[in-house]
Amino acid sequence: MPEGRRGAVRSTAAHTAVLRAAAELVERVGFERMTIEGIAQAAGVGKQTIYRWWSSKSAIVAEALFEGVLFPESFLTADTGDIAADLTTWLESVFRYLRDPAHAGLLVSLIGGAVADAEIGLRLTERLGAAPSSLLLRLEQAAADGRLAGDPRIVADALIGVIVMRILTRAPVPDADAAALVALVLGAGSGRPTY
Amino acid sequence: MPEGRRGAVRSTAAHTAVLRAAAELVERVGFERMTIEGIAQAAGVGKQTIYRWWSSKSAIVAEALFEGVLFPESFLTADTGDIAADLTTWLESVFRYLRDPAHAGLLVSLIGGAVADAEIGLRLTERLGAAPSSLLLRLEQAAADGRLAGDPRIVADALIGVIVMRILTRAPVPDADAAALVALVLGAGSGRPTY
Amino acid sequence: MPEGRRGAVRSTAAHTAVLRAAAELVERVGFERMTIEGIAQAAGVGKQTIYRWWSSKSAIVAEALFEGVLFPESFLTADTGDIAADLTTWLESVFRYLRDPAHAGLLVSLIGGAVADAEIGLRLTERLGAAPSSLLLRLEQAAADGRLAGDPRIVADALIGVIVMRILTRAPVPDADAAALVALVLGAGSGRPTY
Amino acid sequence: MPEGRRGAVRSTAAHTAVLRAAAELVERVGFERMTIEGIAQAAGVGKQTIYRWWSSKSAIVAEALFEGVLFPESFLTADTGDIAADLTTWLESVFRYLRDPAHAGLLVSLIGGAVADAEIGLRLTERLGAAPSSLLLRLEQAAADGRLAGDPRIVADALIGVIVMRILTRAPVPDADAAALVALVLGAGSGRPTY
DNA sequence: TGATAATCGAGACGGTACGTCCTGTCTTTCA
DNA sequence: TGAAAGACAGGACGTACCGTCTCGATTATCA
Repeated sequence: MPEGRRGAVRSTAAHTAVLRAAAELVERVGFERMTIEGIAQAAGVGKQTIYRWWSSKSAIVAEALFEGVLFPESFLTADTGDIAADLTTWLESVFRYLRDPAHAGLLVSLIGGAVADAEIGLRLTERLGAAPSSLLLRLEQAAADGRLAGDPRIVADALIGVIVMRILTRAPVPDADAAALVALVLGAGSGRPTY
Repeated sequence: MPEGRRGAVRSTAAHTAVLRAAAELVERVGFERMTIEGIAQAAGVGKQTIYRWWSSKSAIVAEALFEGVLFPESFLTADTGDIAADLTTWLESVFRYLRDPAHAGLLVSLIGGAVADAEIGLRLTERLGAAPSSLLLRLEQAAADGRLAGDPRIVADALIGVIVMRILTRAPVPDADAAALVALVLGAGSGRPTY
Repeated sequence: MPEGRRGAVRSTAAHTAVLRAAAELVERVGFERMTIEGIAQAAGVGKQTIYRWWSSKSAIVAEALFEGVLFPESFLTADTGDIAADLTTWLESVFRYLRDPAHAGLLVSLIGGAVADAEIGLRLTERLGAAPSSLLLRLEQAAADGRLAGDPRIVADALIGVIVMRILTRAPVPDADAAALVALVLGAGSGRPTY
Repeated sequence: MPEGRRGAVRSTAAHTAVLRAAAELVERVGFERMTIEGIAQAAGVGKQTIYRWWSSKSAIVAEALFEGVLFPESFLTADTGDIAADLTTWLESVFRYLRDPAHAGLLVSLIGGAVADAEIGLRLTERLGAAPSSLLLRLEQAAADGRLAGDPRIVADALIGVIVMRILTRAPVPDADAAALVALVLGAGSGRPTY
């Protein structure tokens, strides 16, 4: 028998309604313009119910990200054995996604969330590199196999970092940059053209 | 005689007082917690004076960054001819700066500003890569000389991107990562061991 | 030249709109159910404008009473020289007013206001005894002329006190009680039969 | 053992705990600042238990008054046969009680309760005139004996009314006013000085 | 040299959202 | 199975800022 707790239990309906409403609002109006009051109203929930379970709107967004309610895209591709090809395919699909201004706006917004709450940054990184951290896992596997010259963690930061920089500065993300970036971080040994 | 303009002229005292107060407040309370009203009060200036000359608090911060009133650090090092050594020295000094939690907090805050206003992102990038865009210039010079295998713009994004990722996720910035990152983006062709 | 004051001046439009809205709301929903937010909305005014000038909703009601915006009835009658007759006429008109349940409700409500703020009690007493305290003045005049046996202040309290008791206990106020009460407080010496 | 009933039985302990907690809270924070939640917590009782038995906080206070849990003072004096002396003694003891600001505050608060619920007014009147309505009984007895010139109900209202007025307006209650008021309402026939 | 026009500090204005508190109802667990 | 504990939707509280506006005073130009 678990801990002797009395009283009503957390309402899952309210819980998911809040996450869903938050996700919908981040996409529609952005992280900074979204309000707790707006979430409560959209979710049909009392404000106190939100404050009871989350400490801030960033905490809600972090959980929505983690639960895949918000930003449920998966950019991960199959493992073909060719790490360079796989990373390029992945980057290209991320770039393609970002070319939609609405998507770019959502990600700018989520970086704003990451400023307020580091966990949002982690969750966002996971989402970009595909859920549970597979980008890093694949890179570590490649490093273990000798197919990767650099530290997997730094390579991952460089890849995601370029994406984030392009998001933050609203810079274009041409497909050509995907292959070029992969070539850069995989090093000459991986057979990249010098172009 | 040009445009016939009558009346009092813009007060430079008020102008610089606002920039100074904004800089002080970003450092003390952070971008998001800083308010226009707070800036006005700290600067001893009417709110209307601020709204007359700036459109938002991000515009004030962008100008403060541009004018060097806020975040006046310079990380640029002399050009020794060894691009790898120079980049490593630069990265190490940025990393050293970030190890102070107050500095890291300031930069997190400024990324928050970049979310609100892309220009803050540009100004911040310039500050990190040293004023007027010298990081990019140096990389372009190196590319022109054949000392750089990748696209200078992508290399710059990767370098700054890693810094931004570490700031956003509040991850540690060990000195060793500086050399490793430089080796990564310069590639084996630059004559550095990949450690 | 008066005190050197800078900045915009208090808006009389907002001021009177608040008093009017408060008066309307006390009558419609009662003192306790009336909210500051409701007043602000009905007056088309920001909440802060209310809090800037009044410390509580009772302060607003007290001022509305004082200014005659709320409860502007005047029960005072002409001075015929016959204090007993005048007081009886006055009491009868107050009783007649109270027989309307809406009026009785308003007065119960205002007594609730008096509980929160003694000034409301004073203003209310003035209103009941007719503006500027004429009940007391008439009684003092009568006492000076030897037409009143008791302390005018106590006589006034007894008269108003009976009214307040009937309001508080929602007891009926038959016209006959008016003459009886006047006879009681004026005493046999005033030439009226004690019925 | 009576009827074979299982489970917990209606708790009288909870009942009295609620009344006691309510009494304690009215005295400590006042009627309007006291909350149902606060009573429940102070009584160690669930909120639902309160709502099951009482319809509002005024109902609780009314019952606490009726049961003598709250405001258990007794101002009644012995019947010496001299109605004027007895009433004066009684009024003086009420006035003495009111001179303690804490007591005056409690009574202001209870008048606030009477505004919310007329029954509180009745119970309060009874308490002031001593438990079960003895003030009125004594006056009726005096009237029957020809010792009272006025309608006993009006006399009672005038006596209590003056007390209530002094409470509501926070006016002083000098001992001298006791005799004067009694003289006023008993009329010249009772041998009062004309002063 | 006065009228005109723009600036300045100050601060009131209508609003929106904050985070807290309480209401009255409903739900779960314990004794 | 009654009562505690406590979650729920709702709504008002008093505060903090927003961006606009108005005020009286202070410059600067133009006629």
